Amino acid sequence: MTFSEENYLKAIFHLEEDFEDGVPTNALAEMMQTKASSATDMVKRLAEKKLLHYIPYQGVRLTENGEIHAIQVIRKHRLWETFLVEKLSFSWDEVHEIAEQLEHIKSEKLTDRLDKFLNFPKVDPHGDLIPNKKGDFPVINKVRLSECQAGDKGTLIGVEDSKEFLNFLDNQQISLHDIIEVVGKEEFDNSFTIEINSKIKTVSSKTAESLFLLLDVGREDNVTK
Amino acid sequence: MTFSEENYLKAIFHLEEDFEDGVPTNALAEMMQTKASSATDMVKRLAEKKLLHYIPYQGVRLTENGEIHAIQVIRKHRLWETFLVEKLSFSWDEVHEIAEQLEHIKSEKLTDRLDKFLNFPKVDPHGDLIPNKKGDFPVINKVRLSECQAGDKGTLIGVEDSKEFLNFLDNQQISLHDIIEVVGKEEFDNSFTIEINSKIKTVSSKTAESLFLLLDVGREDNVTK
DNA sequence: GAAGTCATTTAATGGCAGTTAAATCCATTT
DNA sequence: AAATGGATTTAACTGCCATTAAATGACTTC
Repeated sequence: MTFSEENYLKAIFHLEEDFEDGVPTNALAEMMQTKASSATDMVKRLAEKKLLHYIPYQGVRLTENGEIHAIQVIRKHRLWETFLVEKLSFSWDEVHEIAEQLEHIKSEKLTDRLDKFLNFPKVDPHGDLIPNKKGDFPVINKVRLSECQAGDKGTLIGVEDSKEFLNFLDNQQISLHDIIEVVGKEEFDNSFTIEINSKIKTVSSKTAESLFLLLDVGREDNVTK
Repeated sequence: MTFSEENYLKAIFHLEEDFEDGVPTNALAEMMQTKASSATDMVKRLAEKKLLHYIPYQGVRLTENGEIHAIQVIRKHRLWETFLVEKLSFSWDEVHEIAEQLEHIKSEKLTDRLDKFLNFPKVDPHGDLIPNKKGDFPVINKVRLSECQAGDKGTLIGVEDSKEFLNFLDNQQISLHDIIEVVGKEEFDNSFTIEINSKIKTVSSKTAESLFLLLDVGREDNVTK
């Protein structure tokens, strides 16, 4: 499996969320930053390898096998991102590009060892779910701060990505894994008052929408497809 | 720079030790596990990119620039090997193949961060020297145990690679970074008596030739090309 | 110095992944 | 039912990296 093939599988996997009855060539080409003709070509190759179903003019759909491959690439991507942030002190906005390369390293043992080294994380630094070895995505209580009620308490597990926002968080001394308790919500402007690191802070509605919390209550350790 | 180009540069760098006045196409092809014609082709491409000097029928020689690239690939390879052994508990014989992939990841920042994370190691798990960011190889007192005298004391920094030998070391409870003091040498069969982990052991001449020590005495912290 | 041998290069070809340009399909409009 | 327009596919070509087969160069040997 080439890098390019893996990248197409990953793209199709993500696009299937939006295109439930077949991912169109054009959408695929756009996501891959290439031309529709290139996408058609690749899709034919992947179809021959039984990694996806392809009916001309009707888009593509991953096969069971294709999905397994796609999920494993996503797993590796998210584990490496976690590694880069947690162990090598990268900031959240720097890791994507590097993880795009690392996700193609072929060694199941490496992936598993990395997973263990990181203590089997369930979410990456962007708050995206990390599938386990079997390909199951964890079920966790992940919500945007903006959706919380007064009294809710949780851990900051992810943020919306943008250099400006990350900079802002840095200035505000808000970091990944900080424990946040919702003190109150201001109905007037949807701003939130939170307690974080034993300090009381107020964050705007826009900020609240960009922070992902893992809620403490009702936590389940189940996983599902 | 493609993976393949980087691999050729690395191979040429290593071969220049043996072929000081030009690396022959055939030697290069053999190291790359490919055909001479493929090597010629690649060599032409690399010559066009000014990474090496190529005179038909007279072999190749890296340019300054080519050498810099080759050394950086070697640096990454050895840092990743160190990471795999020290952090992910891989054994010495498993890491080469994975490092062959990781060495091509493009991010200077990643390499530097990894270096720091590993505490700027000077040797990899095989005892090979790790060049620094500038491309200088460290100067250290690295010797085979077989070349030591009674009274010498040092740290086990590398071993000759083979599954059998690594297995043997495991059984003998000899590990990387163990401190070894030479108690005596038996002239009869060139076996060595050593103190390791507060225990006295005798190792055969063959074993002594396969263990690399970093001697404690006369250590220099200089680096050189 | 001609012949032979080995190393090396050139030429032709194939797979992968992209491009542009032309052709084709599908759905809608008239 | 024909025409139009957008999405999609096909065709022809390029670069990278390998292959095999043929040609050529360099050196030894007689």
